[in-house]
Amino acid sequence: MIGYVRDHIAGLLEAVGIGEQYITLTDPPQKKMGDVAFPVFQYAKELKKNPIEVANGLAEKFNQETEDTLVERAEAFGPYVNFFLNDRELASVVLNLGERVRPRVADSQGTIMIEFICANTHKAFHIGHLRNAILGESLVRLHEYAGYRVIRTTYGGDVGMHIAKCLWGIEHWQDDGYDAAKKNVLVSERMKFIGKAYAYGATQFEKDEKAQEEIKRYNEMIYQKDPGIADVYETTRSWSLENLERIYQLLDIRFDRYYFESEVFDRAIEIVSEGLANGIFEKSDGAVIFRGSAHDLHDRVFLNRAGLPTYEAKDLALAEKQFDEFHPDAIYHVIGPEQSEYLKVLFKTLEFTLPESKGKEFHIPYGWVDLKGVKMSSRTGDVVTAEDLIAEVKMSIREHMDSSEAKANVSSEEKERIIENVSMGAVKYAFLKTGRVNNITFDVQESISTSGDSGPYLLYIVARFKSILAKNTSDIRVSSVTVPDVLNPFERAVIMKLGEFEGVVHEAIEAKDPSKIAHYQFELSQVANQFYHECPVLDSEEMVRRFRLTLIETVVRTMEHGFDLLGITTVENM
RNA sequence: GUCCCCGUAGUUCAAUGGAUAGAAUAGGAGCCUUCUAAGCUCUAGAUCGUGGUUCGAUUCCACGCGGGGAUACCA
Repeated sequence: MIGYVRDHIAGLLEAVGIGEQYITLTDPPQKKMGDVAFPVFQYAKELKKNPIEVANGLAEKFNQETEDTLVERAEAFGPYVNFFLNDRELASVVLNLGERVRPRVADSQGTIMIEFICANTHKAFHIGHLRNAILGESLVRLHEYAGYRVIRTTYGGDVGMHIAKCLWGIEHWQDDGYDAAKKNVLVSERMKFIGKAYAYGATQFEKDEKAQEEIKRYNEMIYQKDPGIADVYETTRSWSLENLERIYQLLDIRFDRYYFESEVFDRAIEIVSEGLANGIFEKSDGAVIFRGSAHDLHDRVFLNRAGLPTYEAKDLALAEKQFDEFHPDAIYHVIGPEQSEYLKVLFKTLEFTLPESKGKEFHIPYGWVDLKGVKMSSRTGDVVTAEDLIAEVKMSIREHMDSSEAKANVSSEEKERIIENVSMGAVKYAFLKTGRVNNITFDVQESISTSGDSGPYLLYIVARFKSILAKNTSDIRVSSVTVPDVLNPFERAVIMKLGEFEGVVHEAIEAKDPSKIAHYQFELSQVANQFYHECPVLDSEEMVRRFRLTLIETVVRTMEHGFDLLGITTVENM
């Protein structure tokens, strides 16, 4: 429902004597039952009267006492009082509102840090990471729109056991694998080798005690920056970073600050050692732990028996650095649900080691990404990488493009740009349309679908409207447009939907869930598409043409804005 | 065992405590001398179970059942 209209009607209801606390407004189930509904149950209960009688009386009273240009009349439907809006006023309000739909640049809400894609080096970037990346970017944009100053950060695990497993794997898996990878110019091929080597190391770690001992030794060497492995470590690390950077570019993601575990582990040891002296931590079984169980949580190890920091300890030092460098009012960690319990312990620990962090650290979990029919596991190297998926989607979009008729005036560079934008739109929409906390069972076939509830469908609707605007020669400045007294059902449906935009964005920010926007984009597309089929624009009589052009211009602008919040770019042709 | 998420049409997803629980997809039938057929129109099907709170529960609470995750020296 349109925010302005809701506030307006609430005001009118108060004017006829309804207490604010009884007013909640909803949408009627059918168009013919009005535009806004007021359920009177609460109010009737207070009066100790039958809700149906109350609704009847109230509707009558409202009509007698209220003079309003926007609300034409009220009518009782059972225990509801429904309001009918004047077409002309409604259209004026919404189209005017369309003018105001723009990213805000205000900087008044404070500073937040959004930390996402905490991808480890030496590991494949799979579709789970892809969801994180796309979600994180959208959350950044939503909060920027809401008026926050947003610091974009990522934290890479470039030291620790997973690297040790990989380096050990490189050494033992294939005699000439590493040399072959070095000779290969393709980063993606190099990363495939890294993935295989990691998988081998991880499997041997579990199967073979001797390998396990050696890998632990490798881990110590990494922390000690041992010259014996320095070269292979640095080389493979830079491959990983190069690969990540390529993916960020593909996704149109940037960061203000890249944090690495390697820059915090020294300080991590200090923090825990100091905390041990202060009684925050305690020794247990040779390790240094935080007694989470004393706070209804669970115990965690911060320094292992070898005196090396676990990721728990490193996170303490990271937080210290983040607050020190940016003084954020809040830090949102966009991390998978499996870390949810861990993060509770971490945040509790931070209250002791870094009191200023109290109440400012938040976990933004998101659902798991499973492959339909397949079990994904980076331990066995059995993953669908982001790159594989994007390549597959691109191929499918390209096929469509080649067989499409509407590419007459499109140059080959333009065509490549379209394929790029539509493909990324398809992938991003596929991940964002599901509610944030819900798991996604990902179907590659479905993700390359271009019909129905998909990115390409939405972009297609926009492209068709843009095409009309491009062909237009009429003057559609605000001063030249007249709103008709009566809207047809298709025009009306589009206008009602357009009016919901602001409220939806608000909900999305509140819930930190871009899927609300994605759903809205789809709904707006559907009603706009019906309008497209039923209402000729360019062939209409002058007044109607100008009005409808204004309407579709607002649709395009609103869609583009919604897409921008999702990190998706529209196209002119497809 | 304990703790945390999640259970809605065949499938993938919606639904600030409100009226007849919506879409998409899969199947069937139509629609291109008409602003792009990546489109449109018509056609069936669902709230895991049992209680509780409420005028009203998919939504909130309790207990089951089912799926996933976490639970000490990996991240």
